[in-house]
Amino acid sequence: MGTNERRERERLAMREQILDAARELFAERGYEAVTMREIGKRIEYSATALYNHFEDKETLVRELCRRDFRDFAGRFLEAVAGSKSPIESACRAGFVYLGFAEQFPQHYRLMFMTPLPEAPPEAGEREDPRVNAYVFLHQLVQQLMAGGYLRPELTDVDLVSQSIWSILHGAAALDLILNKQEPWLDFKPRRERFLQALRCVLRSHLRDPEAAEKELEGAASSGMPGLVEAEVPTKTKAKAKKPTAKPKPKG
Amino acid sequence: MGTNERRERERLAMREQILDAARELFAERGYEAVTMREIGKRIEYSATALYNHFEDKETLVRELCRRDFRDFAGRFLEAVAGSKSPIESACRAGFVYLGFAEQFPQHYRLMFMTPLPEAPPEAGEREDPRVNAYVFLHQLVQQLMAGGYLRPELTDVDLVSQSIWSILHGAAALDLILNKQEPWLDFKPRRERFLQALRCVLRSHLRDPEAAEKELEGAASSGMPGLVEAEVPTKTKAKAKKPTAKPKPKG
DNA sequence: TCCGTAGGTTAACATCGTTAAGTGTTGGAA
DNA sequence: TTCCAACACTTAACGATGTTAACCTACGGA
Repeated sequence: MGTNERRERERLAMREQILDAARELFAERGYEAVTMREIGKRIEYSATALYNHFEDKETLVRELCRRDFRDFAGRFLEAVAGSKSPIESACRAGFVYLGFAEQFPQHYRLMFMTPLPEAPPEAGEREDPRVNAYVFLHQLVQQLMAGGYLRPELTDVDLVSQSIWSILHGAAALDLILNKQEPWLDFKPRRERFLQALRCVLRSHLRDPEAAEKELEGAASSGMPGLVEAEVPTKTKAKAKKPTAKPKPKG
Repeated sequence: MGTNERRERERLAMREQILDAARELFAERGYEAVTMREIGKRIEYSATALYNHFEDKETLVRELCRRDFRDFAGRFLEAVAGSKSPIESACRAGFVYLGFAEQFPQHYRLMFMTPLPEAPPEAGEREDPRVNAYVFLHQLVQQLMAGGYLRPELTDVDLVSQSIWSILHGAAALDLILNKQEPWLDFKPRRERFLQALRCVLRSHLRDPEAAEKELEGAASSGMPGLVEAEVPTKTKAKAKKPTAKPKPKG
């Protein structure tokens, strides 16, 4: 009979519940501040029940990051679908990157600013742009280079990719470093700084930055696409509100 | 008699000892991983003795950051002394920033990547470039703007300062995010990426980037000034090796 | 009918930051 | 000289943390 299958399904569902609860809590207060007991309480289990599904707290957050990296990568492909030039793709991708950091700052912090061991994508997935956002960026840079859009002395695809990434990350991270208004510093509005960061990317890498910047300004004035959704990113959207009934939680 | 003065001196020395021990330990393993008991043990005191000198762990690390921010700011003024143009100053300052991040990565992490509450400089010091590195940067940007070196549409000193800072921070931080060699990613050597980041700063902000880049390449090929010292930054250099004899540690 | 296993529980451990209470030294007043 | 209050430290202890051990219990298969 299908009992084994059902059990496996329940096990998977439990994993999802744990991950979703952890994601919400981490997004609220950050990795260190959230306790295993809290995660358990949120889904009405004891803290130790989590250890049936994850080796320890670090493994749990690693798995969480792995999934959110996938989700992150997926956003880019979605965003550039139907764009008319690599330049337009680049602008859209930039908005997606910074928009993600703006919408989910704690997640961005968890994924890109926490000293955790990186959760590198698994073997088969390493070269799939739907899974690894760096691969997406790498391919985009390749397109730009092949199309002759880049400055002629820029010949190293990885160096350019990493240069672009670091500019975007800098803009995103500065926001999290200086989140609260410091009185001694006239901290410019986020959108203004983000736009400036994108201008820097274009200006410092493109052969003809002026044209691209026009495109950027146009996209920006129409509201910065890529900044749409409002809740914590989650892969398991279906059973959102009511957690699935647990199998006899208390004997 | 001078007993009060002596006591005050001893108290100050104890504070320095604690801060130095904490700095070394934080630099080795990061803020969260270091315990108060370890800091105490390192200077042969009990953990609770630290609470006579600092309210709690967070206050301790805040004071540490406050001092290291001062030290950090001081490096810039030192580096640009005697430079012949604002452009040269900018290049040197860029090397100092990235050099600091390269030499003291854990300190950079502590100062710029840890969610701690910022330790903003004290009232009287906020506008002194010897104390606040942002003020130094701000003044440098002002010089560049006044000298007509910046692109004409760049009129907001703070926006430009923050744009430059975020590019440098991005380069420095990417290094700490991806410290270990990821097999799925051809991570370019640090120097190469740092140089590229500085090129981006120049290209995207200067009216005549070509000339400045020549200056940059020259400075870079002569070994990137600003990357000289080798140990953890510390303000109390005198009594380095032997800790001052403690007043009767055990009765 | 019985048993092993899967998946949960509570109790307990070591360690963390931190507080309370106790101890010994010391400079100055009586 | 004697006493006391302040100081700088100690040990003991508290509550909270991540994690492990021991136990429980439902249930599918022999």
